[in-house]
Amino acid sequence: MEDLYFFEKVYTVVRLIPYGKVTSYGAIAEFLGSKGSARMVGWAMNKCISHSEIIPAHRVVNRNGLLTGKHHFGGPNIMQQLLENEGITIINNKIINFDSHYWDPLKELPLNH
DNA sequence: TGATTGACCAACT
DNA sequence: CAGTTGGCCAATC
Repeated sequence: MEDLYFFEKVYTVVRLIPYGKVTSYGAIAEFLGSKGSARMVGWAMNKCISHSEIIPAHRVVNRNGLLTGKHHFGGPNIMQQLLENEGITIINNKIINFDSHYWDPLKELPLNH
């Protein structure tokens, strides 16, 4: 982990998000510690498109459960369709029952000293 | 080597 | 209640 670039760390966390779960940019930034802010996570997601690897970036939304980055998926509704495909209901670009689908890496991810 | 840029967040006006 | 501002900090220009 220490040898990875910041965005590679972000990718690692995003890949750990379970199917049908979502998290927020701020949560990932907080999980990575003082080395990252929420903006860095979003910026890393932007780079993940060019990263050639498959990153479930659609499972990362902002703090309000709003699909702010949906427009960067190559289409205005690609992100929403991906999330709905995982059983998540979205209305007006916002995740319904966001609290039920929320997955906090700080809570759910095992901390290995 | 500065200056700019963000798929954010919270506080402020 | 909508728009603005400051802070966050790594990568890019």
